[in-house]
Amino acid sequence: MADQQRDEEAVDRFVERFASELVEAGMQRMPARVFAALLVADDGALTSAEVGERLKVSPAAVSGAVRYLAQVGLISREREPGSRRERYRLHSDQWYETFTRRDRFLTRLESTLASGVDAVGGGTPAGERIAETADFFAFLQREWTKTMERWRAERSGR
Amino acid sequence: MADQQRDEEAVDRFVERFASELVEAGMQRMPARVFAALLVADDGALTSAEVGERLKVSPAAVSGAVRYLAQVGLISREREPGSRRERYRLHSDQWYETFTRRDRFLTRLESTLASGVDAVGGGTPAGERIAETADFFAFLQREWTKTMERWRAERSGR
DNA sequence: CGCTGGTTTCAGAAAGTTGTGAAGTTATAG
DNA sequence: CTATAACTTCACAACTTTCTGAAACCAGCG
Repeated sequence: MADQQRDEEAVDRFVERFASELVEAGMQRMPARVFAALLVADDGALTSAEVGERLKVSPAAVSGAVRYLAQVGLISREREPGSRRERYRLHSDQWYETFTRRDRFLTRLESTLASGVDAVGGGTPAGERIAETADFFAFLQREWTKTMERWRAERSGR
Repeated sequence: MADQQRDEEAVDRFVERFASELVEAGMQRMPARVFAALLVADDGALTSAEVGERLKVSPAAVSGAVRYLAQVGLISREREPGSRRERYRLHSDQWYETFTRRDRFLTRLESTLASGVDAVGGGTPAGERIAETADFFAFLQREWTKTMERWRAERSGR
């Protein structure tokens, strides 16, 4: 546990590796990298210039990435008082709640699957296969709420 | 519930819409479309030519897609006896179990996060933030097993 | 054994994605 | 109000991904 001094090279490696995994999970590359950069900042916030410097990218790229991140609620943007500089901050330490939130996606999936059952016919083998899939994702959505409740309980009990 | 007759146009719409949602969830487009095509086939299986015709794509594209789908265990390939034609079949009606399986991914993520804690230092704010994230994903992995058990129980009890 | 229907491989064309530089906009300081 | 620091937008270039056609391969049949 080398916690006396940050090894910035190791931090960079972590940033890139973690970003790749977010990409694999569906995030675009630049937002993922910016997000990872904020995650390793000690107070969870950086200015645009600091992000650009750490990642070696242009202001334009930072601008696009933070717009996306703010939109999905992973960061918030603050104005530094007495300056026209902005800081981008992890929206909360429970960012993973946002990240793993799949409500809207699951809802849409269910409605698509319902239309699929209609299209192939409810009584057919294909219809039943699709209906079961819909049931599964509905179940998943219900379970997710409970899982998050359990997490909060476990977490506060430490 | 129009289940007297398949409306092939509506089926096609479903196939494309469902495939798009799989893409959004991280699957490549062509495998997603092929998979969706199998899902709406009454016996859950099609020949290469049938897939190509429904999706209007070349044999080469089908070949690449089924290779991928077989590799991740979503379909199996069968040889039609007395023919050199192959059929591709949904590996099981519980395909969603494979699809939602995230074990390997979560494990890798945890190890990345552990290296991140090391890089920034365990006692620092960033270190604690990253460690909490790692805890969360570890929790998620444990919960997932239980969720799937509950699903099987609920499902068999119908 | 060679012919043929079917699948696979591969190089390249087409499409899509991403990040940059440069111009444009906005807001604060003076 | 004007000057200017900082962010944003946009057209384009670089890169990546994806699909196709053509050729190669393979297995069963005659």
